[in-house]
Amino acid sequence: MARSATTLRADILDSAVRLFAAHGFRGTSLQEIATDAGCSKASLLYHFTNKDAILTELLAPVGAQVAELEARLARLDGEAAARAAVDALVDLSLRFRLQVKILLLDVDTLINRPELPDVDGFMARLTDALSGRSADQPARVWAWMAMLGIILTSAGECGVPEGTLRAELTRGALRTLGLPAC
Amino acid sequence: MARSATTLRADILDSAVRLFAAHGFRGTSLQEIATDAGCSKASLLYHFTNKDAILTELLAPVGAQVAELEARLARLDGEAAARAAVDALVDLSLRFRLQVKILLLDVDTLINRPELPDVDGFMARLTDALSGRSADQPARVWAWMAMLGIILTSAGECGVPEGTLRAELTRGALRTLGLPAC
DNA sequence: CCGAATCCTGTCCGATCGGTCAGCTAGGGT
DNA sequence: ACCCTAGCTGACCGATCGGACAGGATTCGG
Repeated sequence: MARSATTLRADILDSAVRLFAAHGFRGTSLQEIATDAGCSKASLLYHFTNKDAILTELLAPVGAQVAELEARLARLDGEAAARAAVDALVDLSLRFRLQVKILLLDVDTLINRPELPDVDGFMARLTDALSGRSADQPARVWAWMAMLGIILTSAGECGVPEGTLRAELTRGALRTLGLPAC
Repeated sequence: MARSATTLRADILDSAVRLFAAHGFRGTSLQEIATDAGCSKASLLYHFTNKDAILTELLAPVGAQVAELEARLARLDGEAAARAAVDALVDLSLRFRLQVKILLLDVDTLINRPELPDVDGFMARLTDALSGRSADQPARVWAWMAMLGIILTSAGECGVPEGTLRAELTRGALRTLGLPAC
């Protein structure tokens, strides 16, 4: 056995999310993913039944994560909720990095499972900015604004109720960014 | 002759920008573009030497437009510049709609001309929000925030000097959005 | 009425796409 | 010693990819 079994699966998922981010779903071939992960295309298709299965596995955890975040926020209020929301958002975006892009998928596209609208290159660049790889401070602020806007907009589209999450995140984000509340 | 010649070219470009927006560059086939434009793939390749040529033609006008906007802003100052910047930005985004996405391309990607990072689906949804198709007012505000962030960030990456454009647009945008300056 | 130029298409090409399958290799249990 | 199973791969499949090319159809200047 070449690798510790579970490792290759993880490597494939890692390569896939990075390549999907760079070229989009339809724009990334199984061969590219396999090469990047250091295995053959056939080996990749041994671990995943088909290309869609890779995407499905990448999408799975994020929806639950957002719902959990929303539930936690519902039990807080005011200043504490705002700070908690921002902290949770930071945690969420760092933990899932590019996977957060899933939130941008149209719901019916997800259901009907055809090709995906591609927002991945954009998300990759946002992630770069957010992780501090770009030292440009104004760029980071703008990136944060965009990131928050994306998450809030998409949360609604994914069926997450708009009430608490959006209101608290808006206030909390503005404060974090050093902007006065409005 | 089936069509008035220049019309088919325009139709092809129109189909291409819409399909690139939906599926990305690599994710859109010449056949799909041709079918959408109502002609054969061979006819498409008569009007454009290859797939890259379509993209190149779509990219051409936007860079110049941004430069012109920057030059106009350089001759203004203070309040007038801020308002003019926002107006120009609105004009720019509406006139070029999805084509604005070009600004998001990495410069070296443009030069080396391989596959493109895909931001198009995201831009399409932003455009929807900005054009008022989504009646959700908070969503529109967030969309604007993201849009401004994108344009400002990408202008820098495309070689547009950061000075005037970013500073003025930031102030003007905040005012337009009803947020206090900071 | 006649070339000549323009517009358009059917057909073919090599490469690559997503996916299948038989079979190889390496450990672990008995 | 044995075989069984999990992990992995090369070879192959039909479909589709971007692109080339010869030639049919239409329009226009002479």
